[in-house]
Amino acid sequence: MANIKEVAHHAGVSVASVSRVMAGHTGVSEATRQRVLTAVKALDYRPDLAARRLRSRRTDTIGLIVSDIRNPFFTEVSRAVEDVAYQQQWRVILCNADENPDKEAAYLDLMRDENVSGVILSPTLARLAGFHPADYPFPVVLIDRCERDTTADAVVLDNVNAAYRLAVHLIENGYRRIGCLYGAVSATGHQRQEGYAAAMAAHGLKPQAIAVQATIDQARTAAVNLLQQEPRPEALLASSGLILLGTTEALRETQLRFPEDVALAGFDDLPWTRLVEPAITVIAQPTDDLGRAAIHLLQQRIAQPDQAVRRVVLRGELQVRGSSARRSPIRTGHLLTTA
Amino acid sequence: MANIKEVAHHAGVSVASVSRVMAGHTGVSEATRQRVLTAVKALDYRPDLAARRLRSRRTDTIGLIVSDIRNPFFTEVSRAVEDVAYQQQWRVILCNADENPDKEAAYLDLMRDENVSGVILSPTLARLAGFHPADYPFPVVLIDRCERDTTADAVVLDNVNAAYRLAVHLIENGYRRIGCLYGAVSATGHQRQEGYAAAMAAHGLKPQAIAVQATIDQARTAAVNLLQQEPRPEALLASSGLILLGTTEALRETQLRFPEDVALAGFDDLPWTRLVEPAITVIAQPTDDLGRAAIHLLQQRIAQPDQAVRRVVLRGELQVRGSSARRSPIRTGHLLTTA
DNA sequence: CTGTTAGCGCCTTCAC
DNA sequence: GTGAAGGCGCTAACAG
Repeated sequence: MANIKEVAHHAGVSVASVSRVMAGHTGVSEATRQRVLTAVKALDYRPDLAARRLRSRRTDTIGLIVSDIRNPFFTEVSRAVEDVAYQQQWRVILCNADENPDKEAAYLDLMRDENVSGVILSPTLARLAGFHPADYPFPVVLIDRCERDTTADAVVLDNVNAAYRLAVHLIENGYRRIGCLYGAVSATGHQRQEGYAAAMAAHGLKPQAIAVQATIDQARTAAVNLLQQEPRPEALLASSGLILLGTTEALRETQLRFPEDVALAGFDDLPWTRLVEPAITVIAQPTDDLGRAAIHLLQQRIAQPDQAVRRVVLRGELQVRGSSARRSPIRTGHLLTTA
Repeated sequence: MANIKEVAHHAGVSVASVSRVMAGHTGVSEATRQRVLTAVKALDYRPDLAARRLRSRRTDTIGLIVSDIRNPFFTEVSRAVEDVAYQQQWRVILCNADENPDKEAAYLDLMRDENVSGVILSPTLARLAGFHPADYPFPVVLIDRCERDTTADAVVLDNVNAAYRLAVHLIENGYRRIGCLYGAVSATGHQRQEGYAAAMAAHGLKPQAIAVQATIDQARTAAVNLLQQEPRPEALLASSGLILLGTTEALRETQLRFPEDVALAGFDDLPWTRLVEPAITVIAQPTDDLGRAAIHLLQQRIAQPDQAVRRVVLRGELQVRGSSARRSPIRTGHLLTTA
């Protein structure tokens, strides 16, 4: 591979001119520009990124650390981030913490080694043990999961409110004993449980919330347990797509039908929720907007490190479907009326 | 951040010694080693990767270009690749071609700029227009999709055979008019269609294969069309998880039940295939093994660039479920017998 | 507008 | 076993 020196030689100019042309700087005569471009083409020259990064001390690379890449929610977000980044000539290093705080910490270290310009992170834990964004030499934007008092830019769903609306929807459709399965460790899980509990309290109902690990299998096991209790819950609310999937598996396993035996509602509008019969009532999350907002926030923070901390809160959309149909379907015409 | 010079100064040794210790070279006295390590810890020194890469001309980075990150199949594979890579201190740059050949080409270029050690690629097209692995300065391992005559290392499913077995299963369960929806552009789609056609031919049946774009929406539309033809197919075979999902949506849309009205079978053993009722018969793909095999192949190729081209063929596993139950359920006891 | 030059931080001969 | 020095390819002053 040709280097900048050879290109300069070939074009009959100095390396500085080549560098300037490659960087798109102004203040280069059109004549030189053309000679350089011709030489670049002739030699198939591509600037060496390692050298450029060493010299400029910039990587134009961001780290994206998601807590679980197999969770379709994060897949969608990753895609959005990646899409925007590459369009702007940025690189993305994707890391999957697998809901493991140690892995997460290791990746944050790695990001420091890589000298990334910034990191988008969905923390595995609610309270990040010893993690302070300020400890790292790069800005961090949190996504999806974030305590209210975090001092970092963040893009999150209105978790409490969304869960509140979802619970109220079930209550208004005639359900009273509503159980909630929520992610035990993430801030998101806690906030959604909170919204659920608030809705129950507001209607004088006793909440029954079970903390589970956010995996399909753990959720299924917990749901089966819950469903075998007496009296059985009349409805279940799941705080994430994976938990909802596990809960639905539990209903199959226990041969219970929804909504006749137990109503069902949850988070994440994934394709499969419309495939089961009846389809499942969910809060749809704007994954695309979330990803876009995160990278924009990060880029602005990189450009202006000292601007005020910002927090973007996106609204989840309630999608009412058959799994939460009125308990006593007196007026079916109202089945699709949102609460 | 401290650099190697400061560490050397702090430890009272030369930069060469620090470099040697950091690289784990032998031929350094224990005394020097300890002094260096102490200084490293004291200054929280971390070698600058850009400098190291510039100097050593190695990046210890691989590119992973998947054709569609939203396809759970690729998500799983990515996770496996990433897992193995990071354990061995390699970096992974994940790129999502979004089934767009232009994006794929752009990413391959990018990989060259990044000077990656190698690339794992699932090509978007069956016949890579103008793509020759030899054109790139790094080795390429193909995954999932690959023509038989490709001159690159590859890890693929036994697509023809798997589709053959799936079709035979349907035939043996009494279905005759079996339609096939297969991915139009990928080698995988073609190969699976081929296996299906062979099975049909072997049983004296007329194949009816429809090429579709490998997205949920396109598959649904095509399936609805197919289902409205007269006579209606008795069974449908979908060549990928996304196509299977779209096909299932089509059955919902047209109010047809499976297997009573139309039997159903496809590829990819995703959680949702067990949630719908009845569950769907599929070929399960060993995604984890596929990812692991790919990165191992790549690492061996990097270590020995001139070894013979290798091709790992993995076997898909037929999971028989209710969606393809015998047409005339005479002996229900045989429902779970694989063909 | 253009060229010369001094490093960015590290690895790696080559002497000692 | 250790240190001195050159250079990987590029950018950014600075001088002209």
